[in-house]
Amino acid sequence: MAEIKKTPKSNTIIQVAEATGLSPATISRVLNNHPYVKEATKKKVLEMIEKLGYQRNNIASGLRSNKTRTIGLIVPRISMFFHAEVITTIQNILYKHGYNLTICQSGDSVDMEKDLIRALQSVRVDAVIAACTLHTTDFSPFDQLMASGTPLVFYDRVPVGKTSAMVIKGDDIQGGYLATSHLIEIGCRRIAHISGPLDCNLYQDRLKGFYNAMKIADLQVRKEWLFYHELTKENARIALKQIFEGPEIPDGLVADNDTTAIAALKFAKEMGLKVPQDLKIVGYSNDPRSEIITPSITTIEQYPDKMGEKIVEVLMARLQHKNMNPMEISTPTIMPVQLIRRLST
Amino acid sequence: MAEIKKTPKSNTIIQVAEATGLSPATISRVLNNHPYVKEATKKKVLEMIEKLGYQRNNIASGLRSNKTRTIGLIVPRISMFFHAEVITTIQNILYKHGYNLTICQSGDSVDMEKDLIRALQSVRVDAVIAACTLHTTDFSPFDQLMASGTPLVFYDRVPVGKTSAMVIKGDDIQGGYLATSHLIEIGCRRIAHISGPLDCNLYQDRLKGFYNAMKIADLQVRKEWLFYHELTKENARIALKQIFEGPEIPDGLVADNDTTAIAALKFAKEMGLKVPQDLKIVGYSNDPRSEIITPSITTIEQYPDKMGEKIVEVLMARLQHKNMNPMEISTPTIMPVQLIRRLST
DNA sequence: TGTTTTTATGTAATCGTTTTCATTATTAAT
DNA sequence: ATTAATAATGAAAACGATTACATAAAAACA
Repeated sequence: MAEIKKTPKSNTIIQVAEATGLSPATISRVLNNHPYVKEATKKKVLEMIEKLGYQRNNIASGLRSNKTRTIGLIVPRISMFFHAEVITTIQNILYKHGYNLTICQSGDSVDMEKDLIRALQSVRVDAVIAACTLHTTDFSPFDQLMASGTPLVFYDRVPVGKTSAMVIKGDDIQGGYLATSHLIEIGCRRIAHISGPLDCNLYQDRLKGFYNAMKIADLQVRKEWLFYHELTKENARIALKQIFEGPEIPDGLVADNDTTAIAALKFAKEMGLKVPQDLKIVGYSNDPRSEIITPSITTIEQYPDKMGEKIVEVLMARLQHKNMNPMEISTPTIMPVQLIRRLST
Repeated sequence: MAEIKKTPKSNTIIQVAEATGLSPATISRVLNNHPYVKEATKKKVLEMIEKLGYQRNNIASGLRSNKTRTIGLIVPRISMFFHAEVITTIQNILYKHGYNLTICQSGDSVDMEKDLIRALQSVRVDAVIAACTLHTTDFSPFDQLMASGTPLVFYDRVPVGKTSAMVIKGDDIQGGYLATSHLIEIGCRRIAHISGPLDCNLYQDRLKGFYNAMKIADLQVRKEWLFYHELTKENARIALKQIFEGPEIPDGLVADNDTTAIAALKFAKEMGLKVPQDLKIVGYSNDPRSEIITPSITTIEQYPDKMGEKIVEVLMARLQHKNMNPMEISTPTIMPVQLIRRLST
């Protein structure tokens, strides 16, 4: 005689229909505020919905309407300050538009990224927003996603070639240029540069900016002071060791992220070098750590919130005007950056 | 005569059925590796799936089976280091179990939190993992979620009273105790404490630990050196100003998070106080910033990855053994913490 | 007032799976 | 060899919404 625990059945549109004496269709119309519903019945239905505590089943809705009102986002890591900020902004704005966001981390693994694309496709998200891994060179999984009709917007780390996806990126050429020319302006002549892997557009562009600034100042770029590994603490130390074992040492360092800049600061301290007197350092991204460290680090601000806003803006436009040709190559949107001068320079 | 762009129709189980000459039921069985499928047909089906590039429609699947293989997570902010780490661990492990994770941020807003619960309920997640806002005292939205049959696990910021949800939290009493007794051991006698709002279990517990340590050392707790506001930089400054305007000044400070500890460090510098000589500071959470600041800050490590592992472990157990009475009050799991001594003490 | 148009509602098909039930093929048991 | 049990498949009914189509009511027009 044991009581059988049934999973509590949540009520459906049909319960609401019966309770109001209307048809399910009308309930659905109210839910989607279809124009052809009398104000009075609309009110009646809404009241009953409230009373019954009815909650629309988005799964059923999604199956029929082919709209899940969910956007998928793929990002290397949410723990990166820049991405955390972008995501938060995106999520807040999307929320106002009635969209949910499913956040996924690729952990900078190409395979994981591929899996995540499939997973998002499988849950039929209405669109995907992605910042690629450092090593994504094969974009065919993304292409396939688009081919299946899912709008796609890349940001920050974007494909290098042409793509029919929407693209929003920071002005990394300008960023690299600002960082480098700043060092030159304040007197540096022997500038090292720790860049990231050149598979990634970010580092290609920042490097371009670096070269531009060096060229304008008529300074020679020393290949032995150029590094292209993933920008971790550990790799930074390896690079720095190599630099400082050489016959000459630099008086300025352009680091392509703040983690590297911080590692460089620590390394300089250990070497007995004074920053900024003996070595001037500039980082990238304006990570909160760059501000609190001693000396605080000059860096490039990327305005993640502005980027988040732009991403949603572009995406919503695309989602609302289905008419625009999805295969059209649109020009990337480039967001401004700014140098934040601090005590490391 | 304009070519009409149809949304590319992704193929279904039926296409696969037709292509193999089998019934949809069998395809479904293969997909869910049901035992009663001949090895040969299984192989045939899988090959055809590969060939057609078929992808299961999880929406349809979810509707019928009432299982979405998606877990919802609600967290105050992903930008908090501790949470970012926990989330990443959870996501990675869940992924291995074949689950997706939908991450939502409440931004520490009770209303937003309520909305998010509804939203997750509406997309029929299989379970919810939540770290509450600082001000969540009404847990009825969560109760309702559970009543609808959704397993719920709280972590870190958990309900203070009894709950039928699963609960996993750090040993905050011990954490508060460790921080305080450490200061006492190294000679502090006049200890201030910047706590968070006591609505939140975390700060209640850490405060308890603080009191315990003070009592054991027979030290008097000065109410005028106790603060209970949200632990922001700004609030920290206000509290510190108040403390240092008083007739006496402390020689030790227990801060309930690292943001506050960092603000205190800065404040002390501005006041011309040497840390640790004049003032010893201990923080909480082992935020990366606490390590790189000068002097580095002693703090409490919470092992976010271990907590993430535990959360998934408990959740999976619950998800697999549906039989256990969901209304049973289970005892909270308490995860160990450790003091990391650095240069601020 | 009668006809047309517009508004408001209902009926039933549909979305793509899963799953119960029925049926057939295969193996084991007598 | 016959029966009983088990394995493998298919047919068709769900799941809970949306929506094309049909119809009824109301408003606009003649």
